[in-house]
Amino acid sequence: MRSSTRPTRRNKPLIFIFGPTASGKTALVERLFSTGYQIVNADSVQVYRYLDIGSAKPSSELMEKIPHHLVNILEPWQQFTAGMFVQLADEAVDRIYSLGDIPVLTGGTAFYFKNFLYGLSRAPECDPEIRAQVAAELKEKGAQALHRQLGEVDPASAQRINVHDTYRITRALEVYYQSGRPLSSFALPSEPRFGMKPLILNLVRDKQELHHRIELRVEQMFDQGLADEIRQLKRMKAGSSWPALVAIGYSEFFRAFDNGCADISTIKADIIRNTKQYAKRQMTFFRSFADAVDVNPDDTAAVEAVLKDYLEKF
RNA sequence: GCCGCUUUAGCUCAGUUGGUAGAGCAAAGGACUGAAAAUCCUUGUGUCCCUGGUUCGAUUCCUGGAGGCGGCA
Repeated sequence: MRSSTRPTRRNKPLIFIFGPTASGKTALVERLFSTGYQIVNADSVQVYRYLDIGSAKPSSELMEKIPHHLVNILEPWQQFTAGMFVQLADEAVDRIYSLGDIPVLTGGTAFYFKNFLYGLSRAPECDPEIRAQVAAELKEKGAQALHRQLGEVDPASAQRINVHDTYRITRALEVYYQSGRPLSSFALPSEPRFGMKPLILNLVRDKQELHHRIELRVEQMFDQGLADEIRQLKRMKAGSSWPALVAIGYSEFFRAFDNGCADISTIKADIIRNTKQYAKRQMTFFRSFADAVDVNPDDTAAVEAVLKDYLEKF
């Protein structure tokens, strides 16, 4: 069992910093941490090289000041996954402990935090060949038929997954084809791994204010040369099929290219709208983290107090 | 100035052979078993431009007016 080969983390400090896009995670990290801390990126887009401006990657100055892990580790045509995140984050956290430092997981991908804390189910990971096969089947027979098919081999999952949710139907069928077992038979862990008891900080902002910050940030991205970044990606023969480019701030451009019409003000408005919708989804997801401490990201002193209180236990 | 088309949910538009209306997008809320910045679910009371008329009843038909678009001048 993997958990037995990993040392306990019961008595080690661990910090999670979560907040929706543009809530001010990076700025808070900059104010709060220096020597003795190392950052582990928990953002599904910042792992990619070349996606700097659109993903609001931390500046190279900040990354020189505090070591950052899991940033710029993948090419934009490669697929990153929650499984890779858990594995690489585990390695990074172990390394950080071995150096006597404190790991700080920061990012906006709530799904990664969840999988890191509780662990993945033991269902097999994605096999691209089988996924392609299911995708072909989906195209041929339609979502209804595949959902019915899933109902025969895995009634529990079919009940849980909506008929139109082809993303999850595909995954569930793929697990069945690969393992011969229904996805629902792989139990979902409900306790944190390795005795982890992280301090979970949830950056909360008033919605109006967050929306305003999102608008400002998107304007800033354009000012900083988002269009140039896109141009550079195009020079690399990037297209909408590259996994990294489903990201907000990129997909809008490549979709426009696919449609043959790229009106910059429409693209900008789309990016702002999509970012707001994403922020909402992030907050909804994160509400399921029971032990999170809501903090005001502008109130550094208050956050420091919470941090100090937590660290005193070690 | 004349002729034609048009005015319905925040936006783009359906529709009602006359019985007060519905899609997409937006918005709000929610879910989330190895693609998660992804994917999916739920939620629709709006002077149906105004005015008068016909009618048991008008957003729907008719008169007049206003706005928009196009054509001819």
